[in-house]
Amino acid sequence: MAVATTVVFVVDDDPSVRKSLTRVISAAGYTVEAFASAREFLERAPVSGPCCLVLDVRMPGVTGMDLQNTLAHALHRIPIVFITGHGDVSMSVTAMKAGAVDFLTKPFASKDLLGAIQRAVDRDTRNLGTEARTEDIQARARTLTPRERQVFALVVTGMLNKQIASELGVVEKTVKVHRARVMDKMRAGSVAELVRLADGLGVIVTKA
Amino acid sequence: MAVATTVVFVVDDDPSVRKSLTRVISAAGYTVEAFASAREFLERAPVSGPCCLVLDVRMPGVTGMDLQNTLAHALHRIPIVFITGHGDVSMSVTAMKAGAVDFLTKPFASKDLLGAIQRAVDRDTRNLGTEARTEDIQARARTLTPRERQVFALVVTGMLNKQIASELGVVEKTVKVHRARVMDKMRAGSVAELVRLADGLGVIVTKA
DNA sequence: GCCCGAATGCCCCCAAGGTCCAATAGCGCG
DNA sequence: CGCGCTATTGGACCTTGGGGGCATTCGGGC
Repeated sequence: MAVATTVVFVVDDDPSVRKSLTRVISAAGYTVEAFASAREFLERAPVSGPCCLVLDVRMPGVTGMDLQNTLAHALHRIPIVFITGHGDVSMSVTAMKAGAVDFLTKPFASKDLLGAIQRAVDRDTRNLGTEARTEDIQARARTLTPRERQVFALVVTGMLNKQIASELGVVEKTVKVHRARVMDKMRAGSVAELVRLADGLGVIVTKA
Repeated sequence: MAVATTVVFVVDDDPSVRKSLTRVISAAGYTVEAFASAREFLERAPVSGPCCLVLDVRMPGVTGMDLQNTLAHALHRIPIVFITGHGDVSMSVTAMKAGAVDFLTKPFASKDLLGAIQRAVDRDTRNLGTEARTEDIQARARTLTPRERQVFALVVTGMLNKQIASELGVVEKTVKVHRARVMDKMRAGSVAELVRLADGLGVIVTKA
């Protein structure tokens, strides 16, 4: 199931737990990187591929919940699977509301953990996909000149060239020139595609 | 804060709890309807406006979790705020994964409950909005003839009339006719709007 | 002074949309 | 069975809109 480049991070202060988690998760085909504290995890260089985080709630110093907050604040949206020995309800609810994928209390079955990890990885894969697409679109948009950007915005509104022209106080021909550049730079073959790019969808329908 | 037409449903088998919840929630400006069982709640006619459900987890017969499943299965996506006396972690996690807005354990502060209700109602309001828009678009789409639907699908792809024509095995003129009818029936003033309708967005940009 | 973004004019082509008209096929109703 | 309605198709013709090419001008910035 798991892809070779998929990394599962494990953060737990108990060495024996780290060891057993590493064994189970590795056996499922994931690459595992284990850390004894949130600090060690944060000092690690970021990964490129899909990944997820298996995190112990209760740890000395920075707790798992603290780490979740830190990551959320830093806009790192790595999916988190919490594990804990003595979880209480309000803690689990807070974690889930903050976007955790799952919250397991020990003892838990390996298959529950692996199921949660699979869901977390799937989520991250999807996120990476949409992120990459959005980033690509934004990159193209950045190559637009200010004027082209204005024309772009008005074109995806459905306005006619002449309307855009009067809106910008220029002649229709000028709009056409900018418009052509926009279509070129955004690599859109039609207004339909341009609209989808503008809406950040990137749903490029493959046509026969 | 709360709008007059906003209804908060309460389902709890304990009469005294129903009474006290009703009092607190009413005081916050919501209309409250309380039920002693899931069955009674389900027998009630559906509401039109924004609403949410405050639900006791543990009840004789159909439990709160059962009701959540039933509603999810029936595609009723009314936001749920769970309350419980003796909640356990796995129960709360299951409820949250299934989309619950919050999961409160007694005793809880009124402001926590009201905060959760507010978030639930906000969510429902948003859902209703997008639902109404989607429903509106679908209603228009239903008035399209089979052929018009085909042309519609190809137009939002960005294809030219002649390409659509050869795709459908007809002449360009025919496509133009269908296309004009599609624009008319879907009430789209431009291809850009049509694409947005097709993508189910309904983000009709108001232009100056 | 050179390069670039912006603006513009002219010419031409093709695409989109509308008008008027007409034909064919299927379906329900009296 | 014929009538009417709708869906689908098609032709001729005309107007408007989108887009490419080519040339020119102007103002900044390096």
